Amino acid sequence: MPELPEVETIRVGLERMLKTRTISSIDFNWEKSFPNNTQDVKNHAIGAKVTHVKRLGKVIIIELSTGYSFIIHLKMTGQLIFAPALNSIIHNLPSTSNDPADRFAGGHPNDSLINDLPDKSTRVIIVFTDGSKLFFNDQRKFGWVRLIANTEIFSIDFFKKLGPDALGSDLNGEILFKRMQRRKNSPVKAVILDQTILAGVGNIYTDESLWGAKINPATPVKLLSQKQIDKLYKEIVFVMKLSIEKGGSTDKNYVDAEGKKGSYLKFAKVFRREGQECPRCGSIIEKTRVVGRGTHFCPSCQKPKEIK
DNA sequence: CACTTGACCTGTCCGC
DNA sequence: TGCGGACAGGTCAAGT
Repeated sequence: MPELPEVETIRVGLERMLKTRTISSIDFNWEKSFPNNTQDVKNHAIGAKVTHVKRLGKVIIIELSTGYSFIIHLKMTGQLIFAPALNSIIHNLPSTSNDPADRFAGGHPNDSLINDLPDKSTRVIIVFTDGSKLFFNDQRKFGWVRLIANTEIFSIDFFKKLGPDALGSDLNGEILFKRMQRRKNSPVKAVILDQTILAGVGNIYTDESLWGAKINPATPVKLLSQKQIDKLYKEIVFVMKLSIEKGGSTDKNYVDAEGKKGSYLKFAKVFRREGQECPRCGSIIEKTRVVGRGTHFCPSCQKPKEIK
């Protein structure tokens, strides 16, 4: 569920909350959620300061002063929630410092959520020296956190094969068209979801951008022109930026680093709107399955293209 | 290599 | 009310 806009929203929050904090300990209770051993943690994370928080596609990268980084993939249900030190909540005092956590003085916007942490879906807890904590929650255990040397990040298969970021300045319609030709027989939806072609777009924004470009999700790539891909690329950028503005999409699980939900789905044109009218032409939006995914489209303005 | 399917998981919802 | 099954969808491994 977290796609590029959700991950970017989390990244911005973490950058503000974590920068310059120092790690004092790490707890985890599910091996696959954090495969590193205690020696790695002791040598490369404990005592380290957070220097930057970056993003590549759907992955969060928390860089440390030791030259190592936490690489975090939220997959379907992962959450990264920052909980300020207890005393910044209890002391109901006006803020005098520059610590962003102090804006929670007098009550965090989502106290109830934060106060309930850790809960049964908490997999990893990163504790900072001031008592604040970062919780990695993941109901379905698909996501993971790994501690890895910056010099080795691109030796991981996932990053080696990752395509250009959907919002990266190194991408344009022409490059996207060329990359997509590698899978010319596949439905366009499958190819947009393929992170090795283009990084960051998931199910929600694929449906939304295909609607914007008036392309049927099942259309084989080989039937699409450069002009259509130019339009599709523009739509991808448009829906991603709009969603970042709205704080992302909250279906069930997603919250940002401060526990807040996103509102993009209120603005969605087709996603989860089967049975409703298409905002462009008034036809009834349908839901089908394409490459095993729930797929929403307007049968009238996204007509299937005939193979001639 | 291109492409498809099943596995990884848990919570929720639907029909009986 | 309980119970089985389908579904949610990001990625990898294994299949054709």
